[in-house]
Amino acid sequence: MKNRPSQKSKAAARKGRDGRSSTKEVADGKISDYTVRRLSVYCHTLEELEHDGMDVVSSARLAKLAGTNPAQVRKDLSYFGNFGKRGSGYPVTDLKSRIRKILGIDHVWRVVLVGAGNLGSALFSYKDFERHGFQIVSILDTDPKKVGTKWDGIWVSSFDKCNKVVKSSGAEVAVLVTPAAVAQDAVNRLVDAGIKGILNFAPVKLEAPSHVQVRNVNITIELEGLSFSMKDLQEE
Amino acid sequence: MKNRPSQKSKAAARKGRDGRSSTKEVADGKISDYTVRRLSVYCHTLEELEHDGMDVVSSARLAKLAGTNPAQVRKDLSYFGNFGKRGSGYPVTDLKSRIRKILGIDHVWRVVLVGAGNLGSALFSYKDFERHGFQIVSILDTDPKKVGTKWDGIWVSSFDKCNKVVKSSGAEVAVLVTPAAVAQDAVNRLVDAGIKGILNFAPVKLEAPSHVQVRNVNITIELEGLSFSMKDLQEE
DNA sequence: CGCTGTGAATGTATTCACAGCG
DNA sequence: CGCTGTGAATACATTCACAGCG
Repeated sequence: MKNRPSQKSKAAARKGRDGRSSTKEVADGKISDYTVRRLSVYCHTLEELEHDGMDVVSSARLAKLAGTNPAQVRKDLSYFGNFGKRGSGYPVTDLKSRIRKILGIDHVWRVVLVGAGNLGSALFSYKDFERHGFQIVSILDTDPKKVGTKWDGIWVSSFDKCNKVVKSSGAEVAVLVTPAAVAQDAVNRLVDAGIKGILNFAPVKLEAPSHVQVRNVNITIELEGLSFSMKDLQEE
Repeated sequence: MKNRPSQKSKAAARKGRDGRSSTKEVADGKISDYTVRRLSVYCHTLEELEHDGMDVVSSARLAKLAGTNPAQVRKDLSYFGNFGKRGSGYPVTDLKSRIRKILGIDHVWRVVLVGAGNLGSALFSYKDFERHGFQIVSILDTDPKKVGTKWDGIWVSSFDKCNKVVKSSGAEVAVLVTPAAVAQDAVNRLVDAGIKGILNFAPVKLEAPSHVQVRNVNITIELEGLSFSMKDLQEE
């Protein structure tokens, strides 16, 4: 939640690679996390529209499918450039690529999976990641029974070799699915090894230097939020 | 994200169960999702403080541990009552119970796990839920190879028997971990069976009647958000 | 005093409404 | 015309700052 401090974005050097500097593709100000999340949703929606053979989509239609409203769609997109055509709408395939570029998923991120337990195994076999630009290139665990086994062509390495494995596999992102008690330790080692971003599933607040991005997923918090809204409703 | 429409809360019938109507425990206005998420974090923090033998905590200390600021802590809590003592702070154990009550986790929610695949199995064995008031009481899947097996004492039942299983197990909440293609179908059946809340891991926008709460967890969106902030940083 | 509880002030996000282009 | 792009208006969330109680 309180991932806002990381949201600096600093009006990144924007002179345009060429002379014209026409479409920006990088926002001039700070972009909120809300906007970024919606961009993800637009991207997935556009993939479906593309699959259905649609060429063009209006903000109204995209909003409907993505679960928001037309003004929000136009505003979100306008932070990054003028992608639409007045009178008709947005070109589906083009907009999708532009959003992928904005999100930074126009290239593959190499991912190290840290923790080969139940959840790690589930995430590993969740092939949707790969389709979206995240490729698991190495797996680390401390359990000697797991180390040395091979998952779909990828060796599970000992966490002791963290530094070596991260560097040789070229991983930039870590998906952290260790027990809470060892999570901070693992983070320290991953940071030393040069990891640039961490998706954390352990239910602890992690400390990391500001050049390393951390994002948390906490399923218990989601369930508790659901509980609150259910309780809420029952009392009306 | 756009789970806001469900956030009505309607100044719930607040006359006080008894005459005095002293501490509210239910807010008079709408409570934002942000506040609810922070309450979860406070709750987890308080559990740790309690475990460490702390009796009382100030908003400053709680804020530090929970990753926010003192004014936010006081404001969040003040929506629901006056739980603190001026000059000293908040009583740890008492505040924890009150927050649990606010979140609706002062009693056990019975959960049906829908989908016995990899992720389902990971969530099943994630014992943290149980500690936080969510007990898996039944498991459904369509795969004949899984149906009829027993997980730690709980039978995996055929999804065909959804209605019967949900009712006989008394499940009120569903954790949905089916493939995206069948998720909406499953939701329809679950709603018919009387489910009141759904935690959805399938990457699709689900339709459900307004008396059924739906909350989404989409790991791809989290990774894409991480990608955005990493890209962002590299360009500075 | 110290720390809570809370109106008032500020900062952000969303929505409106319309000018302007294809 | 229809739909985008965007300043201006509104709604919402956070932070300030201080009165008031233990």
